[in-house]
Amino acid sequence: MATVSRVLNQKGYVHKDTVQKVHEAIEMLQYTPNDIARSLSKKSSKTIALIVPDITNPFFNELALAVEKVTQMYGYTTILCNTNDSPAVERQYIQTLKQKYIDGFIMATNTLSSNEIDQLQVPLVALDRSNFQTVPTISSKNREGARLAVQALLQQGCTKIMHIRGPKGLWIAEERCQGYLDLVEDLDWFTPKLIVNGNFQLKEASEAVNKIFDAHPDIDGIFAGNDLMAIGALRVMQKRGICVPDQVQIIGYDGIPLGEMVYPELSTVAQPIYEMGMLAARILIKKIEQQPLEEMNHQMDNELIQRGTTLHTS
Amino acid sequence: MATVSRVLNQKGYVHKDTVQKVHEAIEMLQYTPNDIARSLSKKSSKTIALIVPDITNPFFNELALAVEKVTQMYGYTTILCNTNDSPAVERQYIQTLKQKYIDGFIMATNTLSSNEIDQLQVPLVALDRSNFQTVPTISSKNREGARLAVQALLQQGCTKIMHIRGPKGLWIAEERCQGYLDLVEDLDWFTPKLIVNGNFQLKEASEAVNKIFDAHPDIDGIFAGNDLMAIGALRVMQKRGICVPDQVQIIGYDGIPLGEMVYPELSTVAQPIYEMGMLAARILIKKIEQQPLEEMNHQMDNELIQRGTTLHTS
DNA sequence: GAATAATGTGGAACCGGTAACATATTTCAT
DNA sequence: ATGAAATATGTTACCGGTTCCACATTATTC
Repeated sequence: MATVSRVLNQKGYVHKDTVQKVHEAIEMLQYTPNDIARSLSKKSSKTIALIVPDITNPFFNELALAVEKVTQMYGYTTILCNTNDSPAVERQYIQTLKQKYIDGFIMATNTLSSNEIDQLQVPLVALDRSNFQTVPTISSKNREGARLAVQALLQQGCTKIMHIRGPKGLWIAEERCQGYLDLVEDLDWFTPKLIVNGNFQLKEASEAVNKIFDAHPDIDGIFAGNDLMAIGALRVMQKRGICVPDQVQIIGYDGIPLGEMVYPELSTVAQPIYEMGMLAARILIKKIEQQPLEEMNHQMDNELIQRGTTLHTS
Repeated sequence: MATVSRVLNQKGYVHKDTVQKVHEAIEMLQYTPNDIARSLSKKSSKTIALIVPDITNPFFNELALAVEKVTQMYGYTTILCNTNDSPAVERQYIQTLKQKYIDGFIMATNTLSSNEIDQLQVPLVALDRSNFQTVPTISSKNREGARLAVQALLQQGCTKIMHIRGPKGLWIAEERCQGYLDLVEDLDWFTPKLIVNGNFQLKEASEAVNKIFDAHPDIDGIFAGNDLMAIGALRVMQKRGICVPDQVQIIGYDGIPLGEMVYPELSTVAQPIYEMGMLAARILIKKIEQQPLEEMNHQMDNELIQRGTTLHTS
């Protein structure tokens, strides 16, 4: 028994004839090790959890794909948990998973307080959190990315640009909004009324845009805090018979594949989603395996991709 | 120890003062039971797996949401596995999860042979499989659904309707194609060339549609085997400057939320995705808990939803 | 060639629960 | 009052691995 364990884990001294015999026996008996028993004695399940706020947002799909890929390579299983933006559900997941000896979490949500997260006592990586000293974080350069978008709109002739921002209190939403403000706050047409609230989902954004267009029909540029809301804005334009990009130019944020499925295709500030996911997974595994991290707060570069909602396509 | 177990599982005789004391102790010591140890001795993990071929397809997102909801209600955890249409990955998942005492599978994929599935020796429910005698299945009435779509196109004046079918060998793709054929095979404009192959994804469908439109520019109706491909077709029309629905009408199949995000909104044969997911989960749990099933092959009704790609909206 | 080190293998405790069994106490019918 | 049944609780084996320890065997050193 002990010898078999040694063979399977390639640990300790085993004679190579014995190794051979063990493998033959495994073959003969169709033996497969029992992961649960292993987890119990090792106090580790070789499993990590990716916690996302909204599984229907393609951003998190792509993230999941990337995380999955890396973890699988290192022999870990990933489990995907969807919280629907509910802190209660999130706590429930964490609780349940800790009872299953989960090895670590990647938190793509931003609902739990930093304090609460600090107290978890499990290896953890956070996405889109502002600088944490205790927990590794990954995000794109939100403020800079927002500036890229707004600058492009200005250069391409927009004279009144609105912003659909993400939820109040969410760090990335604040940052992107700040980036917008950096460039437009001092322009004479600017008024805080040009900033409307969204919840990163399509529907609410559409409603907000509809409302503001009644008051400001001369808006000719829209910068949305994410792609889903940008698509919501595009929909509103199309329903109103306003031509995009001739009368209004739109830029989103994220770079999800969905942006290429609408027509005209969505211009966007593309985050390196896949890389962010892979990086998160690698860092988490490093942390789990107690290797030193060289850096705590990773800031990724964005790329402005101009497509049909800002440029005329042939 | 045994008494604590009895209290927590509400099983066997325990004096109620003792129950009280145990609860107090649990509170005091912040005790949480260890699920891994429990799994080991019970040979069950209270976990089921949902296996999907493509996590980026919103159809499977919605399905996952539904499954998750039901399983959670019954005290099970769901883990979502994305196979990317690879049978090897699927086998790998099944193997790994069986080693973790997974209680059951919901297979929304259709890549493994019936034979292979029969031999799994784990409770299992299959989606979109044709009648299995040994395994409960759930699907919508694909052939009938396809007929709904094609009939609507005919009634609304289409005189040459193409079909973008799903992958060869996939049961649902065959059925939907048959439904199309049922109505058009005997019409004088029909030719098998009007059926093109797609893989249920947007890109390949776009290319196929582009090609066929060069040969048959007089097509005025498109029935796609799923919504993603229908959106691909819509994109092609828009790029070619063909007006939808004036010159070409399009109907998809699935009823994913994405259909309402494009403009014009996509007409579709809507499957009751959420209900299908809930049903699958309920049946699986019944099977796991060894309750009798009243029915093996569930056929759900579809609803034709006409939106902007077939109707003029105000 | 004896002392020492390196290699190889089996026994047994342990991970943290569950459940069968044994034992002790109470309840109740006769 | 007595025995059977019901209630209550502690003891112990077990789930299937990992790992420490003891012991045996072989290789190396002086």
